[in-house]
Amino acid sequence: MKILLIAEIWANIKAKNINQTYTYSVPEKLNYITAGWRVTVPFGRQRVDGFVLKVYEGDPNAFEFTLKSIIAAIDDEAWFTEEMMSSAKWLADFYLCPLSQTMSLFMPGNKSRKIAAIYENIYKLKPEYNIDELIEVTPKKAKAQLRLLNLLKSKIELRHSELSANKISSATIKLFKDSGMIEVERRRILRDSYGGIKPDKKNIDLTDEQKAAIETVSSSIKAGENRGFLLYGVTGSGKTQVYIEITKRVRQLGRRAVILVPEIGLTGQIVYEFKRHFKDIIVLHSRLSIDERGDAFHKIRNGEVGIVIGARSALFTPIDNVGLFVLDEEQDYSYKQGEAPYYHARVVAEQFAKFHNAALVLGSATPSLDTYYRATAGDLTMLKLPHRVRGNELPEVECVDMREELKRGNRNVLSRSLQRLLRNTLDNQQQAILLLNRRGYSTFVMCRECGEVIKCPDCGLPMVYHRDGKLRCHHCDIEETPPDICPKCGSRYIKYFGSGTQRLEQALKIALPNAKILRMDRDTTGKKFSHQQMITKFKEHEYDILFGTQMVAKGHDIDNVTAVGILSADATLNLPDFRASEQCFMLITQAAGRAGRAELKGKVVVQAYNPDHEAVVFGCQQDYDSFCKYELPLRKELMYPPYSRMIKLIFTGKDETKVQSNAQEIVNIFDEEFDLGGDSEMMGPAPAIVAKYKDIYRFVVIIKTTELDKVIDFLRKYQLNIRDDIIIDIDPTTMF
DNA sequence: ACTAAAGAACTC
DNA sequence: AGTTCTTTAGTG
Repeated sequence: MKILLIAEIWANIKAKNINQTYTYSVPEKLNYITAGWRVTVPFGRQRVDGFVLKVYEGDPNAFEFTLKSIIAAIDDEAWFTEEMMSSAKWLADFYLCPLSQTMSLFMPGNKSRKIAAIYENIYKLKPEYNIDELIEVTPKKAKAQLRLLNLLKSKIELRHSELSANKISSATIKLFKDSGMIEVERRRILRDSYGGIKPDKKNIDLTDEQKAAIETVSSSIKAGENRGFLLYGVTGSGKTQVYIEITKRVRQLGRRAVILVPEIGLTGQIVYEFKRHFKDIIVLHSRLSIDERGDAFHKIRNGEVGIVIGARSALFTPIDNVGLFVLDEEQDYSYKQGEAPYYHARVVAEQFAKFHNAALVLGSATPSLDTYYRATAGDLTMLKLPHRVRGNELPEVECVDMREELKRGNRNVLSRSLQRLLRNTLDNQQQAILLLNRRGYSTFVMCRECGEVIKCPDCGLPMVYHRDGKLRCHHCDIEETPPDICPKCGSRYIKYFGSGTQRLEQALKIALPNAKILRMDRDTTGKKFSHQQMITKFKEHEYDILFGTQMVAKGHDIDNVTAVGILSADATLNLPDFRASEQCFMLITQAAGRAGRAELKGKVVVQAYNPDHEAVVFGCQQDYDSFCKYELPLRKELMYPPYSRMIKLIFTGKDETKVQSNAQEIVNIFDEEFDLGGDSEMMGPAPAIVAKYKDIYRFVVIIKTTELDKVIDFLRKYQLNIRDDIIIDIDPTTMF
């Protein structure tokens, strides 16, 4: 019997049906590898990269198959720490996806590739030489040598990149090196694209409310508790200062912090603020190259980093001993990953906080109903900052009934109120932001006269307009032809809502011919940094009006913006989604938060077709608590989150009837198994909103449950997690 | 009876 | 994922 090193390896392949490790022998030249190393292995007829999960001593001949040997190691050290691997394991179990997929979250780029490190030579005078003596004995005409010696006198280490600035050639260096006077060290350089900002601010004036919040969280961390907090603070109440102060306390305790922001490009401000207070901070964002990201990982792994700040991917680094996780703007949907694994950063952060025994701080002016409910239920500790730091008032909000506008003969997309507001704003040399709610825009049919939306005769949910000209209900699979006249009032002004950006641009040009207007949406911000450039230009008042979709509503502070307009603020209400009201409310309150940030008082015009809807009314009043009081009972009655967890299954395939019957089959089995209690419910199958895409049909099944673990077990029991024709989305953000 | 195409199985 | 083995559909 021959005892050799044997490794259990997970092949880094996306396929769902590989859910096991494969056993390889470790060649003598790789006897140093341990769990966590990335390696290349032969796999079938191909070469793939894989992750070493375990190394142990054993007899390679004791297997019923002949072991293949690991080909090579990818990095110079283990890529994954124990913590990264156990976290990835949890993620794969919870989100029902292959381990390779969740381990890849912890890598820059999801193919294993050695990070291209940059090195630089560092020159040092050997200790046995005396610098002053050397200068004495060096001839006066050896100018370059003297320059070099003087440099070495003032600084002990000389970096290669400093040579040219001091007019020292490599020949001079070589001379010193060859004579044995200096020693050369090759040192890795770690890139840091945010390195320009230096810490400059030490103290912040804090309000009593801020102090209380800081005290509560930091004493919890000090006590070694794993507690969650909701920092519920109105716009401008100084949440960032609270994060910074708590982070300082965490660092004083020798622990680290992970700060998450929704989209780094849109929230540069908070990064900047943190940079001004901390030195050992690393910023991770999507614009970093893979190698830059690799350098960041290297720094974190070496313990050089105390604070990681970034978008949701910043959760997946080698950081250890974390005492604090912060999610700023926790309600933001960009925390949800739009592709597999469909994780939600809030859910993951909460779990990671458990692993680290750390505090979790969720910050928002308008928390998600989920978080708010949990805070009122005592699951999270509520910390309130109800006052603005600078004491300025919230903006005045006017709601315009667009049905009335039409009755009075105004068919323009801009109401007269909004036109008036824009004109006044421009006259006062101030600026405006216009938000066009395109989401769900062209998917429903509405009467412009009375606001009636065509609904399903069976279930009453709004019918969805498809490209083939038919209306379909996504819950009952009923199909209809859109009517020519409104079924309620008989009006002919029945409209398919089309893309409105260009129409808005046109209307603006006519209404305000002298205004300089800037359009911003996904189409115009494709280029690198173009979004930031647009904001900068607008900030410098090169434009009067900034208009576009969703993204203009996200937190940039521009003091000169005093007017905000929201066009068809309630379009989302017509989506067949339980979160429709919440989205409408959030849109209004957040957009309103953009107006009047400094001394100037802001004004907001909200255009709506359902101005009496609670989401619109409370949104205009910026009354979050009343909105929750209205919305939560509705959720409870229908067993929607936060009173349940939701799972979305998307069945896909080329054969429409087969896809549907596959889905139906699962629904039937589910109904049988969960027959006993009313704690879990399955809805569907219904055609997805994009029911057919590239010849692939898609059907959606929605599960609501109060026993998430049981449902996850069910999905695993029937092996839905390893089927290639099913997408599993836990805690989805939309229902279609 | 043959061939191309779609589907299933397999990778240490 | 990518390769190979197996089954099925299509053809005159």
